[in-house]
Amino acid sequence: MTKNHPYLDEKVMTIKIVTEMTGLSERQVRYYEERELIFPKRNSSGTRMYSFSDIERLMDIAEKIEDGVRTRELRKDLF
Amino acid sequence: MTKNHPYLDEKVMTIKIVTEMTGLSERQVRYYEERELIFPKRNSSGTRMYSFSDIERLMDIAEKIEDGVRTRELRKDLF
DNA sequence: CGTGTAAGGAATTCTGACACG
DNA sequence: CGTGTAAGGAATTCTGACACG
Repeated sequence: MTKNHPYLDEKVMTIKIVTEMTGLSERQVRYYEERELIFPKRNSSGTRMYSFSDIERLMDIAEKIEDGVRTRELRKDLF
Repeated sequence: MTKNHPYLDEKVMTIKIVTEMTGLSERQVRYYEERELIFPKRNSSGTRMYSFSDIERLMDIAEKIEDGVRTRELRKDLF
């Protein structure tokens, strides 16, 4: 799954475009970060910046959550 | 030069990240659009959204301008 | 636990214009 | 011609909190 993709990991999107692309709410996106499931960067002003990888990961997370999986469990799977 | 690249043409970045990635000023980026050299999309609020392709094109434009080429000439080369 | 919302402040973006040349 | 800037408004993002459960 590790594609050799130049722009995939560049953190260039603000949360708004992320919610539009994933269909999730800002609240959900920030919460998944709080649960350490995604790791956006912060620009000089503190605004969260996301990559296309983050978008993909968010959609994956959302699907799992819908299936009843808890964030704690998803966090574990990172290791 | 037409790479088969999934995220290359997605208009997902605001002008701020564009200026950071290209080193250009907002004024320059907007002016090149006025001269019809780049074509960002607008989100529902009117904010300009750019793609990685736009970033590459902007750097190319900037280089030409520095070399003394006029925007009028660059515009012509699009056809 | 996961998500919605109101609250207030800080940072972003936009347009049209004046400036220099 | 190409770019800087001040001006004012509109939209964005952030945090911490209360709510439900």
